[in-house]
Formats: sequence, C-alpha cells, structure tokens
Amino acid sequence: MLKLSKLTDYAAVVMAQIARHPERAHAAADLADAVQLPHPTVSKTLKMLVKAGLLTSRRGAQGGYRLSRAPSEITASDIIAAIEGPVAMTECSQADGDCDLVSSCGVADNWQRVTLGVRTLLDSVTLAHLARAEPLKLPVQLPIQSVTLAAMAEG
Amino acid sequence: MLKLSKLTDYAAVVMAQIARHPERAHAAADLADAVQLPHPTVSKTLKMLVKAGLLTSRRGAQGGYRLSRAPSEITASDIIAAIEGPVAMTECSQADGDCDLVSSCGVADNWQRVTLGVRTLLDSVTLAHLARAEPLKLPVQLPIQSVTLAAMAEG
DNA sequence: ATATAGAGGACTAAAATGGTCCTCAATGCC
DNA sequence: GGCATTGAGGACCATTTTAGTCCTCTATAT
Repeated sequence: MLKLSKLTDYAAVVMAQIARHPERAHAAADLADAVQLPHPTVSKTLKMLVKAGLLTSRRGAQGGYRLSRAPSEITASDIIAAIEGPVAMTECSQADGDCDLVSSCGVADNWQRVTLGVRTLLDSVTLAHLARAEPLKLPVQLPIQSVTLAAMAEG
Repeated sequence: MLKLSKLTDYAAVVMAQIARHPERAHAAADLADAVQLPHPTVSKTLKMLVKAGLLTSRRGAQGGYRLSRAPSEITASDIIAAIEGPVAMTECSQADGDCDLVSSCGVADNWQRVTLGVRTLLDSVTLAHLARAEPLKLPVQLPIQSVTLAAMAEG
C-alpha cells in the first residue's frame, strides 16, 4: 500500500483546483463544490495547508484562499508533509523518531536511504505537474531524470 | 509520513535476518529471539511472507523458514506487497481501486505516474541491499541510476 | 509415539483517521 | 457602526485499521 491518507488526497485535489486559477481567492465553500467533497472536510484540509504555509488566507467578504507561491514551487512532498508530516517510511527515518531497535535491526540505514530516494522523487513533482489536466492520458514528461541513492546518503 | 506498517517493518528485519544465513532453516522462535520481537507477532509476519511466496516453510522438528529465492531476487516492493498489498499511493492507483471521483478530480493520472515512480524505485532495492549491515554508515551504491516517469507512463 | 514446528483463523485492545460541529475573530460592504 | 461573510481553532465522536495474542489443527522428524 504505502497509501496517502484521504485528507492528503483531498489536499492535492484542492491545491490543484486553486492552481488552475491562481489569480483569484477561493472560498472554502466554492472549492468544496468544485471538487465535490463535503464542505467541513475541505475546510479542515485548507486550514492545515495554511498552517503549513502553502496557502494564504483572508477572512471576510471576498476572502478565501490563495497559493503562497507559484505552483512550480510547491512540491508533492510539501503537500504530503502539510497533512501527514514529513515523508518517512520507517520510524527511524523521522527527525524525531525513537526506535530502541535501530542499532540492532540491521536494516535501518538502508530504509533511511530508500526514504531519501522517495523524498527526492516527490520533491521533483510539483503542483504545476499535478494540476495539469491530462484527460487524454498522454505520457507527460516529468523532470525526474535521475535518482541515485548513493548521492543522497550523505544527507 | 507515507509510513510502512509496523508489520512490514518487522517483515523486512526478519527477511534480512534469514538472508544472512540463507543455507539453513530458521524457526519462528529463533528468529523472534534474534530480532528481539514478540514471538506471536513474528510468527504472524512469517506466515504472511509464506503466503506471498517469499518464504517456504517446513513443519515439524528441524523445520522452519527459508527464502524461496535469492536475496537479490526479492525486492522491497515484494516485501511491502506481501504485508500491505501492492504499492499504491492513491485509491485509484490500486488494481481494484474504486473512486467515483477519478474522472473529475484532475490529479488521478499524475498520482498514478508518481506511484509508478515509487514502485520502480522500490523494485530496484533488493533484500540483498537491505540485509547488508552497514554499521559504518558508508554510502552504499544502490543500483538506482535513473527513474524517468515518462518512460513508465505507458504501463 | 511423541515432541517439534508451522497453518489458519478468531478475537481483543488500542490507535489513527475521517468527518462534523460549535464558537470566536477578522474583513468588507452598506 | 452594523451586518453579512468567511476563516481560525479546537472539541468531539464514529469508524476503521492495526497490532498483538491465543487456540486448535496438521505435518514432519526421530
């Protein structure tokens, strides 16, 4: 599996929706209608995205949400991290991870490298890519040319 | 997050342990002792790995578990799939996924491509890599040279 | 025959997740 | 200034998932 939570999924859909009309502010209710999801849930998701710094908000009439930076500057990693926290496949790949078996389990190091690989991959996918509607299922060239774990292991 | 379940984590640890002594059969109890995890839980994990075809088992005295193929032929994807099912970041990336919003959500296609990227990365990490004990934290060259999403989009 | 060891599944407890709602605060408009 | 609009923040509950345990049955070696 390795599945995203539903909220993360919603977050991506909503972010993409905003990214398609970045010039104007989007009210939570409008977004919920547009993406066909329950209002309270979308609202909750939006708040998390603001808290994470991916969106800015303005209250009151004519208020709503806007991207805090260009779609090409917001990554899949960012969106996932906003809802679920930083990408980490194992406890010990987290910054604050505490697993007393790290030293004895024998695979911790390598899982951490794999996590870095996944993170790098997700860093290279931006909201600009995600938002691109591709109803024709044409192969889209995403800018992932090379992911070499060895090169990242020093991090 | 995007975290592996604990059982998957255990599975990797146990598989690595077996991979370090592939010639002999390992009893569940011995493995549990070796990796310092509760016996029943390790036992459950082993059964799942057998069911998925990654291990073979033999009952009775002198029985136990063995790898069903070489460590270099067993991938991280295989281990994850054995416990959690195939790697899929979204509902719609699963073979049997049913999400009525696929057509309208606008990001389904691209998440599916990202899933393929992650899957490819995890396919390229083998049990042989995972089992390699690296207490010195030397950078390990894993054979992930290039992951290009466009090349996979036809799948 | 018997001790060993896995298969299979039922079951429970605990935790994470999803989803809703309520009250408060800010903003724009008249 | 007053009011309608819209987000902030958090409490709360229901459901699902996960983890973990245990019991009974079956196969194998000696």
